Amino acid sequence: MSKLIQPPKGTRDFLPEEMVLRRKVMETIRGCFALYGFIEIDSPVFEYFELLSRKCGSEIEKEIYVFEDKAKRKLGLRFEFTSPLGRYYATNAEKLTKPFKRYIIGKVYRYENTQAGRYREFYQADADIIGSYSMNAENELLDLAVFTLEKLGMGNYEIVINNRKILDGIINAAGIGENKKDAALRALDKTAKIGEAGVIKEFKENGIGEENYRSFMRLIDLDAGLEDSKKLAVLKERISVDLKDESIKNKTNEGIEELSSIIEDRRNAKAGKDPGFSVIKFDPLLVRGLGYYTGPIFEIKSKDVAIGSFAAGGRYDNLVELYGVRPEGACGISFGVERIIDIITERDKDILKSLSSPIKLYIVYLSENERTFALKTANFFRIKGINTELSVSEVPNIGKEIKYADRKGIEYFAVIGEKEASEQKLTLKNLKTRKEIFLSVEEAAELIECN
RNA sequence: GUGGAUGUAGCUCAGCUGGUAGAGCCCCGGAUUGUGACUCCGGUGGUCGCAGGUUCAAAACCUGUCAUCCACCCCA
Repeated sequence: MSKLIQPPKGTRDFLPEEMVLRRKVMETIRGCFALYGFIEIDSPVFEYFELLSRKCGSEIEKEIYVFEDKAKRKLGLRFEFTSPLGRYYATNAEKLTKPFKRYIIGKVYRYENTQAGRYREFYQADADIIGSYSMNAENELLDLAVFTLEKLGMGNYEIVINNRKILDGIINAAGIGENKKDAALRALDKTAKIGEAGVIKEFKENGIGEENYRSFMRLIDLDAGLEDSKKLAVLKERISVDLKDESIKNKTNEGIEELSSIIEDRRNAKAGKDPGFSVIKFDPLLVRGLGYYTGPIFEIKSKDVAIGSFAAGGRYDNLVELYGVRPEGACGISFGVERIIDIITERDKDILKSLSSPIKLYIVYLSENERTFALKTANFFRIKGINTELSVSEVPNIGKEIKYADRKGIEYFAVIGEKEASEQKLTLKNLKTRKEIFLSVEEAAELIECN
């Protein structure tokens, strides 16, 4: 394909049949957000670069699309919704009712190399709560996630949780200094990928000793057979022995309490047939973006399709004060719409074909003599709320029109010829069953509506 | 930003040690002027990703570049 007619790297065109699924997924998410009492907002696709880059690491900063406007303002495309949310909240705090529960679905941009499930322009759907320090907020988000994923038919997935406070405590107990913390966490996060030797190597490259790694691992070496709540209890005991600094110890215990409370809540939710409990898992090696998280963090991954996590989030209690307003507890969850769509498509390769067209009826009339009746008929269906396409062919050819309608996935096909017009009726054909009947316009509407 | 693989028709792909491009599917027209399939007949469609270079001659060889995929990095 020539360069000019190819969409820019990492961006894509969507065909009409793909849009049906995309719309369905986004509407499902939107509906679930609303069911949980979140309200929709919108904010600009671009913000001042300085605002976007404020709390993200240098790695992320490289991924921001930057540009200058004609007045030389330095702007950037949003790469996620959290810092724009902080800005939005600070700007409008006086007008918002708190706790502020909002959602936003929109495109975000990241300048990074493309891969399967990784694009430069993609949709994210975020739900956040600002104004609560309680774990009830986390629980609401996780409940929302479980509910939404069921609705979407995501198959098997796993919610992995951890807590930044716990990580900080263990890092400290393992003798890793504050200045080496980020490097250590980044390496530890990769354990599953690069293995023990790999992590130790990375530790050394960053001037952290193997013994630090060993003591970190000793602290989180928990019997895999234990329930998460028991694991946390064991961890708490070890921390109380190994941590000398009282304030860090308290912080860490706080983190442990928080996770225990979340797990407990999920267990209780299970009574209401919530599958979330069985899929939630404490993982002391989960790290996530080092930017602004301050408490519980979580990540949701498919167990059916290897594509990285498709949703993630956590608590970021010190976000809004960055923008000069009174501190508020806050946490949020973000769904990767494209990844969700990729997983759905991967699990059911025929899904695009099985989704029906938003257009329900196709009308063809055979000559100008029938045009008036055809127009009236189309209008009748449209008033009834039935999406109707009226043929615009110059020379009507039923065979061709049927093929056209069928290819577009339209289920009903109405023919208006001399006979139909004179009797003010329709020949209505169901393109799936291939059966056709002669009936009145009202009867046809009823038939289509109850289908 | 780093490393690897790939790039030929709308799609899936063939194309030998260099000799100037093919198949299947799709699409269009007809057999069939009020009915989708099948069949048959006919037809459209390619600056071989792009730009240079080597050569009498390049889809093929060399260099660069762009894109896709994979692995890093990082992440939805």
